[in-house]
Amino acid sequence: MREPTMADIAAHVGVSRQLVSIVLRDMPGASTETRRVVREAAATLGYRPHMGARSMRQTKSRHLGVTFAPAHATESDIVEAMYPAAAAHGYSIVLSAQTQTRTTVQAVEEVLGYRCAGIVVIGTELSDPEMSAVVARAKVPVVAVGSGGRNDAYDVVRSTGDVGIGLVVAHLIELGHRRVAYVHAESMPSAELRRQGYLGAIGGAGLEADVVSTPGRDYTEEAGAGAGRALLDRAVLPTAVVAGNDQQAVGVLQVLSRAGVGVPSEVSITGFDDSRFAQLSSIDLTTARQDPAQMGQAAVDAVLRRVGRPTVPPSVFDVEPTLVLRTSTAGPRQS
Amino acid sequence: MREPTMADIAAHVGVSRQLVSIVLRDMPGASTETRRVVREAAATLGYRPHMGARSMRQTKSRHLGVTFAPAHATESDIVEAMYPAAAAHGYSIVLSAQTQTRTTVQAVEEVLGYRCAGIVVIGTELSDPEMSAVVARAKVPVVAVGSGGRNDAYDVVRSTGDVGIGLVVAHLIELGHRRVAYVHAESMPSAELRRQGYLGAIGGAGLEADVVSTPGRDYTEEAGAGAGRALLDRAVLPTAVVAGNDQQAVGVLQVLSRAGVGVPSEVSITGFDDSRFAQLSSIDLTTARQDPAQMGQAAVDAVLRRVGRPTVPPSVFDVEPTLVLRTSTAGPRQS
DNA sequence: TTGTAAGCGTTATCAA
DNA sequence: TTGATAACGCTTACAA
Repeated sequence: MREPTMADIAAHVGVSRQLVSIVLRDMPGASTETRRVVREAAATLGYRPHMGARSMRQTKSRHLGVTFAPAHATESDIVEAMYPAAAAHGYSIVLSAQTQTRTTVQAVEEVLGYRCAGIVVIGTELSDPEMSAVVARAKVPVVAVGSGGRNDAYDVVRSTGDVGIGLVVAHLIELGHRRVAYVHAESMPSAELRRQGYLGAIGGAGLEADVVSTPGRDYTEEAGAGAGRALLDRAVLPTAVVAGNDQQAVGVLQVLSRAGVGVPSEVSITGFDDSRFAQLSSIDLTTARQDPAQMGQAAVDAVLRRVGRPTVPPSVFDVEPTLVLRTSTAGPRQS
Repeated sequence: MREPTMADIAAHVGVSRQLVSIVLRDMPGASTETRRVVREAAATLGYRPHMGARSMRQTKSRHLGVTFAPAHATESDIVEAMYPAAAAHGYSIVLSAQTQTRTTVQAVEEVLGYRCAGIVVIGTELSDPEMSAVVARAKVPVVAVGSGGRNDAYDVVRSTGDVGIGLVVAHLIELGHRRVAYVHAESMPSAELRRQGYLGAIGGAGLEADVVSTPGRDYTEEAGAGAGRALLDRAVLPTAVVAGNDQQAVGVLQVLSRAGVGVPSEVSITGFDDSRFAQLSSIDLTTARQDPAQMGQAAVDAVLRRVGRPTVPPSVFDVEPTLVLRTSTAGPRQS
């Protein structure tokens, strides 16, 4: 029992294959009656277009390749937002996961195998030169979502991490904090911009910077917990801790809470992302919100802007985070 | 600047296209020297196989279609586990997301368009007749992961929700609880089995069942919060609440905590899944753990067992949850 | 409005 | 070990 083809429909109806193709793609060149009959036959035979054959013959692809890490909830949210955004322009999406055993490069190579018109790489761990190397092989426009700076190889859609962290730090300073530490995830490309936002805001207020690095780890609770333990080893705690993302913040929060340090009574803690963790009322984290829907839409817009236009240079699209005030921050302890 | 094809490599090296194909697929029939030269040319030209052309010509597909909901973290974890499992058998994975604007049926149709050898549908909202209808159109083996019962249309890989909830209820009864409520998500197919596990365990202990339904909602914190409010409206609270999953449990937990009800001092709460929420030390939920890696592996095994063997009947593969004891449960309040 | 012919990049079959 | 030829299902250009 073979899958039915256009030829089967044509034979069934008594017209040529090409006419079936015209009808099924809604192209001009077939009578209303023919359309009706062909469509009916397609339905009764259970016809389904063969993507392989289609992509082979079509001059311009109508597919967008998207790579993402399923383990990262934020990236899944961005993916979800991209579906309607792409569909609005008549594009469909080919997904490829980057996992513990699959690098960004492998994921990109896979979608390239489907001859996508453009590629969106979400939250990669790749450095700029590595990304540029990937792009050179791609021959189609590439958009990096999450991190990166202006360059002439690929578009970047990012939230302005510096602005977001700046908002958070300004909020803490306004509350009266003077000793504000920052938890820095060295291995994450997007962390650098956030760190700069911290340094700028702290320096602008004439305060002393205090960066706690978590080398070799990344945006995880474990990294935050490590930073929390490092802070507890000190003679005196800062009055506020700015984490690079929500998960780190949760890790810091848990370590400090378990050690009997009151949050926010003794130490205020902030995150970045406004992930599901931050929204839990038992955590209720003050944070800088990134809107995944906005990022997804921006990514689709960015890649389609350059599809089929090799002369258009890549650009940077900034999405501004917004400050979300919750109960993990308060004025500094009186001591 | 066209993408290079096998013909380009053949011309570059001075051999036939077919030989290039043989070399690139590691098939017998080419000399060592030819292989070396062809591979080298492929690398320098930046050759990448054309999936469309390949899938059109190949008699047997080497692709597995997988549909999942990115919004559901557990499903993403299962997807992640499937990559290495599939790769071990030489299969690669074609992903398709079910989102708020994209049904399971659409997602399945899409992967079918890529002529996959088999399909894995993770955590669908489809009923059994709906799934059977999908399978009838598919013509390749289909595996449903998460819910479903024995049937002759598709395989089912599920965690034994009844066993898992049974473990949880038995634990509560052993702690001394006598009034144990259950939060039931009517709209989720997998919830029914869990409910039966509750009813069985409660009935077996000679206790009275107390099912709180959350009609029209599903496995969300909001559903749990609604159930929590319903409980608070009562004259007397149960001493333990068994939620259908972790997210519901978190919702119940938050509503009760905010109302000043101590957990676990006054009410014990349990979940199902052992998701990231359950593992947060501020939530620290007693729950029944489903191992996503095990589910993913089982799904791949199940679908490959029937690929190319139309006579093998579908089956049910049970993955047993395990009880994870944390601090959201304790003996009942003395009153 | 409809049909004809060609070809996309690959694999499969068979002959050299 | 290698090469010629056909075919997969579809789209495109053009002729009827």
